[in-house]
Amino acid sequence: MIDRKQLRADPDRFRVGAREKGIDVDFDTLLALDERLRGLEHERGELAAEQNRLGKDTGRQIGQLKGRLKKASEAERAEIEAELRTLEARPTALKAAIQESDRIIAGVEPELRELLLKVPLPADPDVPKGASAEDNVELRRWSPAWFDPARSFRENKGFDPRSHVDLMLAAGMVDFERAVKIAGARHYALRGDGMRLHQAVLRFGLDTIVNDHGFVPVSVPVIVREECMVGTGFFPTGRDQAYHIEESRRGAGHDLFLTGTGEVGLMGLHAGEILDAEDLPLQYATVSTCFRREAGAAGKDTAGLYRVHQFDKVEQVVITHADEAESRRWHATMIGIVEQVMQRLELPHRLLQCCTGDLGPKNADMIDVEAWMPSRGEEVDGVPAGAWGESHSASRLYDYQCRRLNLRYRGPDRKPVVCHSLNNTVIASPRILIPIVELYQNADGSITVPAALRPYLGGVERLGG
RNA sequence: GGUGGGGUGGCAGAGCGGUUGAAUGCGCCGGUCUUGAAAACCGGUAGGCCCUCCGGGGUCUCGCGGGUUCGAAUCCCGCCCCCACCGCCA
Repeated sequence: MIDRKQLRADPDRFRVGAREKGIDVDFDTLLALDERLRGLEHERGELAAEQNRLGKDTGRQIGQLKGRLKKASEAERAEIEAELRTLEARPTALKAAIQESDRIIAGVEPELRELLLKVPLPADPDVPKGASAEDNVELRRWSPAWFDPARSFRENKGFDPRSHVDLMLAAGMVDFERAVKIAGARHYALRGDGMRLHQAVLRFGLDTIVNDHGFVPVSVPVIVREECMVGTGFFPTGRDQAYHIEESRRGAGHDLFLTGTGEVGLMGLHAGEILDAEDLPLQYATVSTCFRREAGAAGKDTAGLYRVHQFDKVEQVVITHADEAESRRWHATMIGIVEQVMQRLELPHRLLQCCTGDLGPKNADMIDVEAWMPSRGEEVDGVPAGAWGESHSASRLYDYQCRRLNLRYRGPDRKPVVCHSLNNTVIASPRILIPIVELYQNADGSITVPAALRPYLGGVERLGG
């Protein structure tokens, strides 16, 4: 959520920011509501101030008069009652006015809040302008000596590639049909070496982030309350991407949602807290199952393990002081960690600076990592040319997320300050199995295990074949 | 699923109709003492919003919502959440 004060001070910055992200927000209504609410709250404050004053002045008198009334004779009674009526007239009228004021405010407030939650964080000035992923800017690429994506697969390895679907089916590493029988399209069942490789990759990711980079491993709920989804910025915009468990229909107090990333749980951990400045930065990592409805992706990437409803991901988040330079340093650090992970797996990859149109509401800046996936891309003479496919995403959010989560720390003057947050994929599987299996495949259909993963597979060097 | 208990400031924990935004303790900040530190003592210390001549001022908040009352942390109603025990259970 953005800061209302900042919005008032410079509405154009937010108008432009939303436009550049391609997000439509009714700023005219929002600004009008903001002003209206401030006026209403001011009036309400004036009324309450008078009420409090009266409470101190005449309140005691009324109390005393009522005491006297009980013991009063008939003659005194009428006089006291008249006096009481006079004294009570103003407070009674005030109360009615305050109730009316509250009623109006109760109508305006949710309307304002709803609009405010939709305002995206403007992209940073150094983020390239653009409408979609097409306009993302490549920053750099890396590939191991044994595979150059600029050349064909055959030129690199001496034979044409098989897709991960072919290879893994042949090696008994995955079963799509039976998984679809159980759960429908976009589901899969990893088995045998497929499951072992999946677990190896996740453990490799978690160990790297925890052992090499000092992140604290945490397990978090993947089934959360709505406020957690709103707080982390996935709602309201991404509401249709989350699985919704309607427990309220069974008499429970609230519904639950399945999280699409461990970020939700990790960030939710400290919601509503005021942390000590010395405790920052908080560096957390989790491995969690992620659930995504993939609404609107009908027909896209239907085959294989690329786009599925359920997967596992090692995710890292950092919660820092409200300092742009510090945020940016952490962003660079996290990106470096991903590059290290990809290099240790020896997977060709490139870094993309996402443009404004590809950012999503909560990010000021986002770097995607794409891995080379031989089975993707156009076919040339019946052989896929290969293409880059997204494997990671590192986001910098300033205080957008923490403001929604009400996550703060005590600043130098002891006043609470909203924290900054960042998040990044360490590794997501089975998607990452696509480049691993396809790039490490051998002519006989076997798959060489990347050296970095061998310790996690009991030293085995080859799978399938 | 059943029964009982409870939600108060950073934490612990009083208050149960008026001057209590809230005792007390711990923690934290500042000061005195000390060569320094500790101890002791003194003072300060919630958050949001609005206004400000930047000294401060107003208001809201004791789980949430509604009610009673001139006045509610305190009484009433509804809701949410947490805890304990029993049952079931990976």
